[in-house]
Amino acid sequence: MELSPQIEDYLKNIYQLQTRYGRVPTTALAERLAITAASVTGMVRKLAGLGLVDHEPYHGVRLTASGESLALQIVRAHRLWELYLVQALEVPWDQAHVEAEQLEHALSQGLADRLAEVLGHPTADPHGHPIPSRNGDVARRGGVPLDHLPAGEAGVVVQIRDDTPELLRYLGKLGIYPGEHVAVLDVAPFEGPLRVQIGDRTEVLGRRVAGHVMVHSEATLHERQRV
Amino acid sequence: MELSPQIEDYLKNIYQLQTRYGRVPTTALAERLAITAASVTGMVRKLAGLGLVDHEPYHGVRLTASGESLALQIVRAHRLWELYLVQALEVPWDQAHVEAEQLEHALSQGLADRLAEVLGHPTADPHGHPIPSRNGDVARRGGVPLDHLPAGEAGVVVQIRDDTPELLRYLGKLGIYPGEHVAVLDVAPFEGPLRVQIGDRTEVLGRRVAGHVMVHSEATLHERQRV
DNA sequence: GCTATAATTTCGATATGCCTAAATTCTATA
DNA sequence: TATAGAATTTAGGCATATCGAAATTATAGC
Ligand SMILES: [Mn+2]
Ligand SMILES: [Mn+2]
Ligand SMILES: [Mn+2]
Ligand SMILES: [Mn+2]
Repeated sequence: MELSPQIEDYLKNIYQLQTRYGRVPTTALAERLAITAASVTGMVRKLAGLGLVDHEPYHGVRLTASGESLALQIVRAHRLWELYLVQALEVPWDQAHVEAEQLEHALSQGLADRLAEVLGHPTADPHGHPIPSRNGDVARRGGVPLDHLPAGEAGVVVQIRDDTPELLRYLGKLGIYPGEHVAVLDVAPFEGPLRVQIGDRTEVLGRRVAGHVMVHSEATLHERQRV
Repeated sequence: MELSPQIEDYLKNIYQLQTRYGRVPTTALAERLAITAASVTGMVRKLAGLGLVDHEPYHGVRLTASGESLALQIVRAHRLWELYLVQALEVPWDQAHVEAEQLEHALSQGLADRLAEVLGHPTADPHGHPIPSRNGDVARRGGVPLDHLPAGEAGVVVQIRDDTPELLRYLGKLGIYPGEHVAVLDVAPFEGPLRVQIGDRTEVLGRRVAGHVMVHSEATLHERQRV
């Protein structure tokens, strides 16, 4: 099935919204794609006709099995490109996303497999997001926002939202990457900034910034017990 | 100026036809793009409106200065991708063209420069076609079809048409690449096949095949004097 | 020069994707 | 449970890029 770049973007974004929120409302999709809700309704009806989504009028969409499997191929293409750009072409990690946004629509199956091969069949992109396998398996990488960690708790960065280049550049300067250890030393009162230990340095992070950094808390089990 | 992939393809193909034949007739373009002449007329009028081509109704088009400079960027993107795919990703040289046909529309200026850089600012793609520089300089590489060489004459392969994968695969097996030395041992009568020396081997090439291989004859000067 | 044929353009349609404005449906709160 | 406001869809349009069929223009051979 040969899909237009537009349809590919719809599928990819429905996928990303539904894994977080279940059924995807028209307006959520519209906002994400920066088009009007009316346009989304039209396209979504078409996608339903193609059997790629299940559209319950007035109650949002969700991908069908075949829609999801196509969506995963786009996500795979996007993240393979991001990693390839960063690793092989030394593109700064904050620029990878925009470039991949175009390249994802120009990657054949064969070339995707080739990229995966030279990258050693990676499972995560430069921002820590999981790369689906060729047959559509995705690792759930989870994590909680860094600003949800109480003072005194430590963790490992697992993923970082990649849609704000300036923020990524800033985090890069601070040495905050997926895989790095961080510890929250203390949190200023009234939703204030966090003092964070990164390697041997101490940095102060604003709430906004910390919210973009997802970590695996080393105390996750204790947390769960308390709840 | 942000151009649609379609417009990019028009510009690229006008460029390639006009360097060989001057003003490009509507039908020539139509055949090359595999669309109808009526469609070409419409698009060409639009391109003229954008100041990218000069359209003399009933007498074909040619690129304006700005149209040509844009066309050269697409050609550059295409050929950089081809070379990169073959050299860095070890894609077979007969598959590079189709992949590049898509990727050429998804290459930012910055990434093009990066590709050029890691490739060492190359001047030719895997098939021997010149890669325009960032500011649009192109080397003329010329050459004559191998089947135009008289028996006894030798030459160096300069370029090979890249639009027929099977033919490229065949030539690859014979060891015929840009840069290789070939010598025409003899030519069978009545437009017959050529016996050709390649390295230490002798091969028999049909006319069709030989016509796709452009060579720099080592006797070009003598040829010119005779004419 | 005239005319048949080929090349090219014009005309009327179609498909895709998008928009604005108006109508409909849903839902939360009173 | 009625209803105001929000979410969503419907209706009518527009731009792009394509097509087939008909009309026009160019040109080569007489
Ligand atoms: Mn991304
Ligand atoms: Mn990413
Ligand atoms: Mn090519
Ligand atoms: Mn080539």
